[in-house]
Amino acid sequence: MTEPLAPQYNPSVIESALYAWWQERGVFSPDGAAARGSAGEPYVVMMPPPNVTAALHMGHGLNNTVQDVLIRFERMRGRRALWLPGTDHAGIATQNVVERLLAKEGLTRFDLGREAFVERVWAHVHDTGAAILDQLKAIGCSADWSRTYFTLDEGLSRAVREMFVSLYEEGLVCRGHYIINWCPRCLTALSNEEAEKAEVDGKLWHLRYPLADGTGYLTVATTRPETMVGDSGVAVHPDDERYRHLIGRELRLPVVDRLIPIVADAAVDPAFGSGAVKVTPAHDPADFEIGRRHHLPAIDVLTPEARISLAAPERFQGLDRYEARRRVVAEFEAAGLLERVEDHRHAVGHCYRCDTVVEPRLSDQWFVRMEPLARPALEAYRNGTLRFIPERRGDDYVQWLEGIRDWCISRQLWWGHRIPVWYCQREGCERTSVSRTDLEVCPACLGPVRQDPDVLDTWFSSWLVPFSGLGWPERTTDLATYYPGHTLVSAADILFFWVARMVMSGLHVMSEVPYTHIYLHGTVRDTQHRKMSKSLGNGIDPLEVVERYGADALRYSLVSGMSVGTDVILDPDDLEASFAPGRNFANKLWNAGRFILSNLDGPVRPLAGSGPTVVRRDELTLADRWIIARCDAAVRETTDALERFRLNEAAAAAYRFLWSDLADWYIEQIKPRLYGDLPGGDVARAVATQTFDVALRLLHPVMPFITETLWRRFPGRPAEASISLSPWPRPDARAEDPEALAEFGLVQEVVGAIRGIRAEYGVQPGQAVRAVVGRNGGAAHAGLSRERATILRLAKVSELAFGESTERVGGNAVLSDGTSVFVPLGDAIDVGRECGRLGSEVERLSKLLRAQEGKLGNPQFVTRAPTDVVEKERQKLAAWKEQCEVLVRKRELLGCS
RNA sequence: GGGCGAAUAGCUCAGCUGGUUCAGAGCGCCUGCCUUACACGCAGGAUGUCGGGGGUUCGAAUCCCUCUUCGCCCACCA
Repeated sequence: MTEPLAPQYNPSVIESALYAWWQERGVFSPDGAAARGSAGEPYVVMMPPPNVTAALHMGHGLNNTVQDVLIRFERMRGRRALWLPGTDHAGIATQNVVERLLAKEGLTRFDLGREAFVERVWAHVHDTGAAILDQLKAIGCSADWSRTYFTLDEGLSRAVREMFVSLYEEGLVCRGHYIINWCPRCLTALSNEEAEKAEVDGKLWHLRYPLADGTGYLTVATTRPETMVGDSGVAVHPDDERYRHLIGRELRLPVVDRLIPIVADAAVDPAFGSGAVKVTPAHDPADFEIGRRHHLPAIDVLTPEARISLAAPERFQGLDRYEARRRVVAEFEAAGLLERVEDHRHAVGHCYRCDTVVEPRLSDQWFVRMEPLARPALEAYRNGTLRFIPERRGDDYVQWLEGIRDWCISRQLWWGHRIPVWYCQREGCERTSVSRTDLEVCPACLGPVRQDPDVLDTWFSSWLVPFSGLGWPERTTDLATYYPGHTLVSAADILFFWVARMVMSGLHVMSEVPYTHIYLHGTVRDTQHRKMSKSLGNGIDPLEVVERYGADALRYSLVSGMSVGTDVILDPDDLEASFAPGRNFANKLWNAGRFILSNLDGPVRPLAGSGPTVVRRDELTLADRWIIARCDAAVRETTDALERFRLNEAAAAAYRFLWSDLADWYIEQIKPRLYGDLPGGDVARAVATQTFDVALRLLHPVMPFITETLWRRFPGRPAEASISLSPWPRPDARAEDPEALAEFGLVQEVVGAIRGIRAEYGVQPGQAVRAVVGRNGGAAHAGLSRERATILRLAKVSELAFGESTERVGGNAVLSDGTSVFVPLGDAIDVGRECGRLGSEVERLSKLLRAQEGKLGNPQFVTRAPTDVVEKERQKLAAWKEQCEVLVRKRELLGCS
């Protein structure tokens, strides 16, 4: 712990060992906090459980960095912070992964059979070993890994079954025969949310259906001509004058040569297409409803793979849906029944896991009746219990809940929670039993039973995690302590899949919302604003960034580039551009710490408290008071920003304090004191050490590794002490010091002005200059003489005088409060150039003056604007006037023409 | 089709309740510096009709309207 620090921060040698140390120390566990006697209120964040087979991508990086910042912040504030991690069995996704592996061996899951396949998936999941959790550790996530759950483990499986059965008993889970979204590739039903609508360029075919009596035809318009082999009617609007006379008559369906009726239904929009709709009850939700109202048969003409079924004419059977589409159109055309074809852009559902176009399909599935669950969830938002950050996201939530439809939860997969329903096989009984325990026989007749072959939607297990992850349905201590939670951090893409549903289940089961704040962050995109994805190859591997720049640089870059609700843009082709700022900042922090540490020569005097060594207020220089006041401001700004979920502002406030205030000014200012050239070294060491300590703590949530490493190096730290458990800095009213801020601010301005003049006239860096500061300033002037040494040193000034300069030739500047600064340059200066410079400056000021005089000459402004604003503007005018006069005088002195 | 958001320096973005953080930061660019914490650094500098137009106001990057351009969410007009 005492070996010298390298001049460059090297994250790789520090991070993994430090992480292991945190874990050993149990700093991530809220139980540890309780054991240490920290009886703070719990603060709970539910981690969106990554898929077991997933690899970490930038989306995870962003999402988990945000959560870690919040949890570390609250942990330091003394809350019993629990970040509950887990993994999701991810039904379709994981099954797809293993099926692809099997395909490489030339096998399908059907070759293995259900039991062997499920074993194979378990083996795969075991092999991948939830590697993503280790990857989250690599970026510093401080989740309580001792509580990690898996949505398919025993406890959560019991929770899933309890939920299913009790909802069934309440009549909220039921089996139904409806049109659902079917993925012909995954061979399963999907929920509405899992069928992602995407606009596609399609066609609208206008097909003629001849009247049965041969007296003409009726034209229908369709985007899916192949489904016509399943038509069982044609519908028109009851008030449509064009077709009224046809209602009740029959059409001869071409291709299949079947008679179908023309019915009247108000659902038809007379303005669209031809105003007549072919009705295919088995393959369209609207048609299904129309068919039901008019008792039209539902003819299923598609197989699970979306090929034409045996219900269609033989020549179509077995054809792929798109091939069938071409053949149907061709037959209409050949028969002269194809009226026309229009281009038609419309929204089509796509499987969210494999992007295959989904097929609406009639089948028996299990559903959750959502409306009764949605009502309390809406109420929780409307009465302010549940809040969104950013606020406008609440609109999406409301819109979805208001239009909520029943949730299809059965999946024709093998990987997942088996549906706890058994069907009696005995003829005459055939009872359906929904049970918390596995059944061997029918409870009614003791006959043989068969369990429903389907599994549940993955989201049916993950919507329970705020309580199932804490032990529900058992009444555990964890459940009592950590439910309800507080903040849920998510990207918007799983708002409906997961976030909103957890609110519903939480209110229903636990009678309380699972969290009060929903923070929705943006998406990680590339410079063309495309979402980063494996298929586009525009992703950035967070682990590569960790390797090259360190976890802290990754985290800082993500957080600083992220404003509430907006996307984070990163350049996959130039990691340097995206992550170097974070790396540079870490290095700056490292070196500031290295500098302060290397200048400590013993115990550091305390700044507060009691005792003989406490630094007295009268020992503080202006610079000391200034950095203490700036430090206090940084505490306020950072804390306030974190409380408002403005992580980027928090990072910026701490960054500014560390780099612009502490490193650029304060550390530079105290060097002569530290080196013994000026007295007060012990005070400087005390102030530097203690303000730097605050900076470390303010930065710790964002940059945990480097701050911990440096923090532990400071003298007086017990071996087991961790910054993670040190208290979050508190604002201190005694540190506020507007006088010091103003006075040192003027010192900074003087230094800046002299440096500017030096640079402008090309004064050699090693060459000292003299400077004369006018006495025309205000109250802040007192600081200039008190920090004379600072000005001499930082502006490389050999002699600083106050008053009017008697010399003519040199560089001039005017400070914000009207103070003039003159740097005599003798022969070194080009008088003509200075004349020109002063001339253009006078011109600029004159323009400002004219505008300002106009403003103040406007009676409307003077009478209507608040008096303090008018007064400010008057002062501004006075200051500019004075500056202008100074410059004009200079011009005269120089003899400018 | 309905709803929402964004447009500010070459790039990525701050700018919150109209008025000294008001035109900013980081990166990039230019000039000069290996000043004993840091060249992943220091000092200085250039770059903007705050998307166009209109309005409200004493005063607009900020509020309103409108247009343009890009996003996002929702949607059973087949």
